[in-house]
Amino acid sequence: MVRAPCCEKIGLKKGLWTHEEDQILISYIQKHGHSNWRSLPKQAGLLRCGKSCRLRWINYLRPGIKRGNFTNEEEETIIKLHEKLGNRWSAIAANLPGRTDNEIKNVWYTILKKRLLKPNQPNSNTRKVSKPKIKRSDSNSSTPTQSEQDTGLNYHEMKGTTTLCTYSSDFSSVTASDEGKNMDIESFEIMPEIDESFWSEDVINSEETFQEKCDYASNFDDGMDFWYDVFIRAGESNELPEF
DNA sequence: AAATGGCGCAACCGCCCAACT
DNA sequence: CAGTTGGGCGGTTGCGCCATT
Repeated sequence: MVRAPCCEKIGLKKGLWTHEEDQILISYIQKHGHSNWRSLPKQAGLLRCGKSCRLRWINYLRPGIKRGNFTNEEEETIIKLHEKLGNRWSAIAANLPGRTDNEIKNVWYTILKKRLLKPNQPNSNTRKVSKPKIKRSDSNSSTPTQSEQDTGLNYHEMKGTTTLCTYSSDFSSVTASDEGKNMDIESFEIMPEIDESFWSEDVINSEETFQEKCDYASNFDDGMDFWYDVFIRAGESNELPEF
């Protein structure tokens, strides 16, 4: 059985999203929600694959998305969760409010993995300060950090509309499916409907539970031993690079 | 000042799984 | 119950920016 392609590819636009496309997608989801990603682009008048729309929304346009550099705490959290969860980025993202799996994945592959391979590097901000990139082909920045501000897009206005139910669905789908696979991760429960207040609560709770779960990490100094151990655990100690 | 190589990040691809028919 | 569809996830790629030479 050959699976049909997720969308009709002929004539669909690929590549970076323009500011206009972002606006179309945002306004459509504001009005109609995203009950069906596949039909959404057609109904919204976008020449995009439904998956592409979903990705754009989830990773960049959705309310509550945090942009900018990861804090040291966030990076530590990623490392620790990666120890437990492996490459299950969505599950990791569920413990980092406002961060997306894609972003976390990028950070892991670029910054943290590098750091783990060079454990004697200072912990903080080995990464160069990321300036908000001015977008490539078109002057319309497609990154929310810029475009939102440029357009005066106010996510608080979107909050509370019936269409914006994505927090709970996005995260609960992850956590629900993870249940049973990782019984030791008690904070990964199916979340009820989540509103804006979720984030502050979740930060608090996740920090608390996370501290409990990861006590052992605090036993390490910031030096070689900790990173060595992290790397060993993350790599299941099968393959070791030369230090 | 120009060339170029590396890096970071946005987006695509393909697979898996749950829901639906 | 089997087939189909759509959503979600992880892996990978492509491209622009930036630092270095």
